[in-house]
Amino acid sequence: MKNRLEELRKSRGIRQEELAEALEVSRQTIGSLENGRYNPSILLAFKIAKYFDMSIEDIFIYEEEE
Amino acid sequence: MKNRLEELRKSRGIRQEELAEALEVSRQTIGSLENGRYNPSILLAFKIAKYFDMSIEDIFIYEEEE
DNA sequence: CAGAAATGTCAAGTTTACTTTCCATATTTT
DNA sequence: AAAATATGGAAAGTAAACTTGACATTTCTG
Repeated sequence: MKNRLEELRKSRGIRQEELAEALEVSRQTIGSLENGRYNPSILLAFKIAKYFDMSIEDIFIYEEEE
Repeated sequence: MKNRLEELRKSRGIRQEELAEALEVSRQTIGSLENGRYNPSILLAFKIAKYFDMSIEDIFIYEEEE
């Protein structure tokens, strides 16, 4: 699964740490998601979508065979 | 988080086991999701949405404070 | 009603998401 | 260039998602 987190975060001009605080997760979690080390839980995906006022599907790109 | 899995599955007239096979998870996983014992991973949520041809947001209902 | 099929649910084990801590590298600011 | 800020990423631990296996209960069917 790919995602547009880094792009969206930068377009808002905020740091990883600020986004982390807003979402109530650690800065490392944001970094790990941006760099594809793992996928978010569905709850975190919902929080992220809400934060950016977008749908989960618009932020996270599902790719078959995972 | 609530979900409409049981309702959607029954509307298609299929058993938990059949849905489990289609999604490549165990029958217990389907049962656990239907009965709210835990939430799906985001990958499973995407698979479920694709299976029912709906959006994740239409199947899983996010509720704050989780 | 009897047997079969479907579902509920627990226990124990594995995997993955996430945390905290720590340090290295890059980028910005003075 | 030096100091401060931002990001990358590893290691070790915890929590939650998922597995297999087993058995009990409910629902369907003959």
